[in-house]
Amino acid sequence: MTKEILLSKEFYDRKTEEVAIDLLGKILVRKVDGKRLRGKIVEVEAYLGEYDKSAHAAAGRTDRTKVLYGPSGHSYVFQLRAYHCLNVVAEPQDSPGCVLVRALEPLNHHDYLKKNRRKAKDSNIKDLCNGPGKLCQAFKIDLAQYGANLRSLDSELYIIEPEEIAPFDIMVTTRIGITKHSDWKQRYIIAGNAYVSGDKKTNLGRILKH
DNA sequence: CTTACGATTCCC
DNA sequence: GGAATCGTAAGG
Repeated sequence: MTKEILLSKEFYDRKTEEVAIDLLGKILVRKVDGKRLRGKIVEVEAYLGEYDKSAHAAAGRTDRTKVLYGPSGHSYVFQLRAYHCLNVVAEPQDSPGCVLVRALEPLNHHDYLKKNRRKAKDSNIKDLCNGPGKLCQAFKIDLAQYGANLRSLDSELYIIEPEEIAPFDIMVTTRIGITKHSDWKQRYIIAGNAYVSGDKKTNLGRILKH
């Protein structure tokens, strides 16, 4: 197997928006059931500090949010209704920014991912991981992965550099499913990628860079 | 303890 | 457009 290259502490210690943008195209790896699932990150959202009223950090330090105040490069997993959502902790210690992973392009073990999804209706590979709850179900990510070190190959969950670097455009839009600061443009997607969530309307925005 | 509330998803 | 679903956090 090709060597797996982790992202540096310095990568995660930057401003949340910068980390969010640069996580696009990186590979999420999940070790489970003797397999090594891989998915390309194609859609993310930035959740800032306690002043971001739509962020969980707005509640301050609680049992649920404590990992946000810890070292960057770890996972913040929470449950939302019947689903789980995966976040990547950014910013230095005590600064609670994080990046919500909203969609993945599944790279291997498609049948296994399909089996993990409760709805057999999702026969299309494009619909397997195009949503924060969907990708956690497909990759078997739940509270057991709360606080996982994403900068360690020994973790059951970590992030690495892609083997091939394919250039892409980034589109910026408003965040999905929130009611506070709904005008803040902190959702970033790989422009034109078929595996992002949402429809044509929600995926209209400006191109950030070429 | 009780209640309100979602960073969702799927069905009608 | 509407229901299902359940842990969290705040208030009695």
